[in-house]
Amino acid sequence: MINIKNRKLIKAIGNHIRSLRIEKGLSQEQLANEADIPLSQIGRIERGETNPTVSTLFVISEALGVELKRIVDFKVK
Amino acid sequence: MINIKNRKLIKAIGNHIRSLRIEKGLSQEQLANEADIPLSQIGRIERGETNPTVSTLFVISEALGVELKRIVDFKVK
DNA sequence: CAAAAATAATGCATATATGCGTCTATTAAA
DNA sequence: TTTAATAGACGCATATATGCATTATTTTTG
Repeated sequence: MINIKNRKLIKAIGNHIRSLRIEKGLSQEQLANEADIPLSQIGRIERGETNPTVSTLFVISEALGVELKRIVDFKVK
Repeated sequence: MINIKNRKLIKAIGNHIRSLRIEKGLSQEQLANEADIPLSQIGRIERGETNPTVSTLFVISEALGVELKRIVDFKVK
């Protein structure tokens, strides 16, 4: 979480999740309900403020209807 | 971490990381050094005892020379 | 077999992800 | 502008991932 590379990583994941959510036409609240995690957690993840655990990413991926690997499918520079 | 599905997820990730590590001919200690994380953490992850953060998976993926998405590329039943 | 290497297991401290609630800010709709 | 919906931003408590050290166990190797 402290180094630049990982910050970029979690920022990228957050942005990616946000895109996917909007693409699916879901509000943060709807996604939070579907994934059964707090709304505030969705927000923190999308903003790249937290370094999510794989199980959190997994329930989000399920709620978004995409495979987990899609959530982390991008290049980190 | 508490429910069955997520236990299966982290078990699967652990097994997958172990396979990739052995495939690359690395010991846990070598992987730990490459990824710059404690040996004990590698062990816990491979055994599925901990729900790793995405940044931890990322440094492991780098150390293994595979893309992050490959680490989570499997079906969870 | 014995010795060495690798892995597992454990204890403990610390950092932080999560969960929950509340409030504010922003945006969109009317 | 007012209202409603959405997102952002907090504070705080708790659970747990991580980091580090050490010992035990298992596996490999000679």
